[in-house]
Amino acid sequence: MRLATWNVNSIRTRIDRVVAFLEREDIDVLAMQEIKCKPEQFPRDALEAAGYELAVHGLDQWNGVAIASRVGLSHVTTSFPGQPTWAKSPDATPVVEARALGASVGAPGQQVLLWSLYVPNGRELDHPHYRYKLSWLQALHHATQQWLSQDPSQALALAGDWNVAPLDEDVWDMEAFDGATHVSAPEREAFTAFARLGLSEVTRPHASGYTFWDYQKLRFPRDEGMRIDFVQASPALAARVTGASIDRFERKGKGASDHAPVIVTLE
DNA sequence: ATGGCGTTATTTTAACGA
Repeated sequence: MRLATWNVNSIRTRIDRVVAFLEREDIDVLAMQEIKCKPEQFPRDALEAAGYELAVHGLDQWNGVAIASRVGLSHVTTSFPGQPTWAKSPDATPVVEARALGASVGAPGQQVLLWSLYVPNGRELDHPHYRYKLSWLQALHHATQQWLSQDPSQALALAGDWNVAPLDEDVWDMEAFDGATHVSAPEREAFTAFARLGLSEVTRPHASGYTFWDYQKLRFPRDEGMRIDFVQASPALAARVTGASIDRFERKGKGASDHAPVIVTLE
């Protein structure tokens, strides 16, 4: 099974590139983030014509996550238990944003419980959004602990845009990130905490390089990027991983997302 | 020193992104 995760930065703008990517790379399951639309606005036809079933979760033009699968799609879950809320302003009603979508994918006997995750950005270290980001990761950690305690042998994948660069080598220049989000110790701790639940990040052993390059300042031509898109897998799933890659090609040319797809091959 | 790009919406500016 070939599984990928990709922050597409608007599915309506990116649909042609997404379909071409799925066919070119022979992808069975794709977890998407930042679809930036509601389910009724999602361009389903092109993906369904290519043979994929869809699960879509979007509330408005912000965030939004989806899963496309041509190897089965069931047990779709919107948001994880205990997922924190966010209020756009102090007097706004807090909402559970469209940042998490779970589903069971894969043929019977080799099913994977896949989560497509879009971790909050954090904005600035002293911004409420940063505290939201840390609570969000902590709540995901707690939910994961619960899932694994129910069935330690399950094949679980937490795939998506984690908005954390876990290692210094995951950004092009640590000095440029002095005092910035994505590299702070609490964020890195929140990311690595999943290892203590037995999960492992399954792309780094097979693939190197960045997964995001800002549109501005010639960041991509200069290869000044960040590695923030990851797949954390339970022991049962990690044991099935035979390879992984970052599709840097997909960041090239006109109409690219600012993120590249990350691909994992499973037995 | 600043902003530089791209996307969205009850668009003609603002919010968001990392």
